[in-house]
Amino acid sequence: MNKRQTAALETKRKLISTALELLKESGFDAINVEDITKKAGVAKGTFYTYFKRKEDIVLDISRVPFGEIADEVEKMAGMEIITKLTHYFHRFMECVESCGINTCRQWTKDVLNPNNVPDNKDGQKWAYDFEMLKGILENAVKNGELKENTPVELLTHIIISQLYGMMTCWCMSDGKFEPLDWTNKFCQAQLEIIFKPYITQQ
Amino acid sequence: MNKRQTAALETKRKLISTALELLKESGFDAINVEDITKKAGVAKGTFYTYFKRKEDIVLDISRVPFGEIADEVEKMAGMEIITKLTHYFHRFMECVESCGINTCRQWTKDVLNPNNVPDNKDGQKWAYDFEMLKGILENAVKNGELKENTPVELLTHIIISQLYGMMTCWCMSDGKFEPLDWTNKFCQAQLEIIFKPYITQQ
Amino acid sequence: MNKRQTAALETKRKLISTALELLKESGFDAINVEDITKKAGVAKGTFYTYFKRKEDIVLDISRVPFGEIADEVEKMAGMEIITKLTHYFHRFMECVESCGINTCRQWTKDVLNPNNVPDNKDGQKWAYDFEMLKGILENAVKNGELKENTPVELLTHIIISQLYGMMTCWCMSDGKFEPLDWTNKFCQAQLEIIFKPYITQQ
Amino acid sequence: MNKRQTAALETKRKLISTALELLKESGFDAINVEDITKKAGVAKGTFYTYFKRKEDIVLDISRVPFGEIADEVEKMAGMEIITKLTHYFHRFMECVESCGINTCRQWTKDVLNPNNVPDNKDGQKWAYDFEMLKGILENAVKNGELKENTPVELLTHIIISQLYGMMTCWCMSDGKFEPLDWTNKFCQAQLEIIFKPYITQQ
DNA sequence: GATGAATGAGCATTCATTCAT
DNA sequence: AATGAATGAATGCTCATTCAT
Repeated sequence: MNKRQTAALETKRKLISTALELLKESGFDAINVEDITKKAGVAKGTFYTYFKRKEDIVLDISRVPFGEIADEVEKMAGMEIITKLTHYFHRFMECVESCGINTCRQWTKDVLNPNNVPDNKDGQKWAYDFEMLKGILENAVKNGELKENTPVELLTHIIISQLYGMMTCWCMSDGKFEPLDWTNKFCQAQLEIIFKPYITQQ
Repeated sequence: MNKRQTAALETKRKLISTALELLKESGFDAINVEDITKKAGVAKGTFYTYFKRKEDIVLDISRVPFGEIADEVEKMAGMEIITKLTHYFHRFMECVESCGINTCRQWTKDVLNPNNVPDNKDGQKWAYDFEMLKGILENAVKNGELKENTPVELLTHIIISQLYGMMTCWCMSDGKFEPLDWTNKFCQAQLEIIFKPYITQQ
Repeated sequence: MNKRQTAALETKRKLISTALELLKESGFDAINVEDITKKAGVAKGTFYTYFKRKEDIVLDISRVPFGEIADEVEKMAGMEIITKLTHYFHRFMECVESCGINTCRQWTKDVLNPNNVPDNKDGQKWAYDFEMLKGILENAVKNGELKENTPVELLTHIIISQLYGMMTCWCMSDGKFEPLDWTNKFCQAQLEIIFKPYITQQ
Repeated sequence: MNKRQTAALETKRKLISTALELLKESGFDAINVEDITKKAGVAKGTFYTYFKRKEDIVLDISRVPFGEIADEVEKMAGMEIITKLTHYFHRFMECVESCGINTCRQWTKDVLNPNNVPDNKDGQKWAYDFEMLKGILENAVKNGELKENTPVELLTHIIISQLYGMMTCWCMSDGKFEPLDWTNKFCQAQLEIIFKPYITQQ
């Protein structure tokens, strides 16, 4: 990577982090491209060197924190399933909170709305989160920690819904409902109850 | 109520039902006030006789179907708590689906975003749904169906999150995740597990 | 005048005084007909029973206070010309101030702008004020107080300009220039100088 | 200044001169931004590259002609005070007339109305004109042409009022009162009378 | 790669005025 | 005389996007 490429990458990073900062303060619709570029210290046109459309930056915003989770999941290999999930949920919600309520609102909306984003791949974020969680459960079955007859698909759907529901309650209660807090409560109170029927006695 | 008042009410109703129709077809941002009024057969300005801002019509759209649930809950007095909740969730999600995926997306967004809606009362829809469900559980405690030590608040939060999560998965998977279907599966598979510890042996 | 006529007159008066109140607070463009009628406690349509166009109310607003001056001028018959003018100017500017800076701004603008007011009679207010002052000076010539060769027309123009200029300075300085105060100073310092060449030695 | 910057400046100039042309024909409210841009041969949005709000162009319109006066005043250094003032008033009113009656109306109104123009600096035009005239008189005192005890502040206020009054009579008489003409008459007939008490016998 | 002037479609909202009741 | 629902023209302003430099 030569100097120019490094500078370009740095410009892109600067744009993404600036956009995230602004998104935390106000809604996506309330931000315009000029706000982002001005704060990032580049010209308006530069934005379009890196992003085809204004919305394209939103997925990139969440890619960084959520990318870290994937790495961590690998390292959790030896943990018990409940601990693993508790950790995953906790980290997931930390990322959600770090992205801010407005970014969260945006996920549900336009970014994933195929009417607005022509080349959207069927709700990328949803599919990504779903597969990640499903993988964790499937591994547990393979490892013999969960019974063969565990309804992986069903549990994945229910748990993903739960997580997304926490996010949505946060958005709809306008911040009153604190998702990380309630996620932890959910893990403590419910996770064992839900998984008990499927955990093998080792 | 005289003739003029009746006509006015009818105009408002027409606007709401027309807006719902259009909202089912496309996103809220893709609809403009003129679309609504033209289809409703009134002048553009008439919209503003009934709604202060464009967004104001969204909450009114859902008020009718959700209003019906409240009535039904009363009639479910004699049912067992699991049956009652199953019925409530089923009806809730029917209403959600009947409002369409775009209306659902809008709930998470501007309507409840206080930056956009100055006189928004702390996420009306969330508070309304929360209280409705909490009331059902509290009644069950009073009736002796659920134990005194049932963590009503916790369960209400968890279940509301679950419902909202179904909605959100629907939006984020762009319709692939069918919320009514998965709600029913959730009720069948999980409700008993979740409530078992708190149901009294009568 | 029967009861109905009295009530109608009262309604009109109420509208005028309410409009004046509102005009003192904000500019004419910032007020709408509904503001006036709502505050006056009548329906929007009622406004149009008394005024053909929104602007029509502005001239009526000033008609009452300025009407009083005309009456007073008659009573000043015996005074010396300088005293008379000083009194007239003082009263004139009192009326101007009582109408408020925004009403004053409006006089210069739309009300007298024939593009906006089709049946405007060539600047009614200007003509009215001009004739009033000219009459005072002509009388003084008739009475022998001012010489026959007094350039009545010229002096009238100059003095009217002075008065209107005080108004305009008020508007353009956004209230910093106090017209009544400066009018008084003008009378004390300049009136005698201006009229000295034309006053007869009696 | 490179080519692009030159082109940009030219665009701004074109907008200002076009706006002035249109303002001479009709009132400010009767003109819309599209009228200006269409006639200037640029896109609607380009207007907003140079002016934040529609009204902002009005002050710029008068900046050019009045700017010239400032330069001329310097060159009048050697003249007698009466000649100097006569010249100044003449040029002032020429500028006023060249800006047109509608621009003149607008000065009294929105441009200087702080309700409409948030960053208005206390009636810029008034302050600017006032300081210019005061400077002329102060210089005359310094030069010994006017006595030390000349009430500079008072005379400045009175004369500025007179000039503004001429403008206002023009507006309120809807063009019947010709300001340049009457300004000249005022200078011939009154200026000597007003200043006589303060001019030193050299 | 970076710039920033130019574009122009797009739209919510206002509000004076009308008129059937 | 009073009402107030309905009207619909009118427009300032935004802003994503382009492209010549």
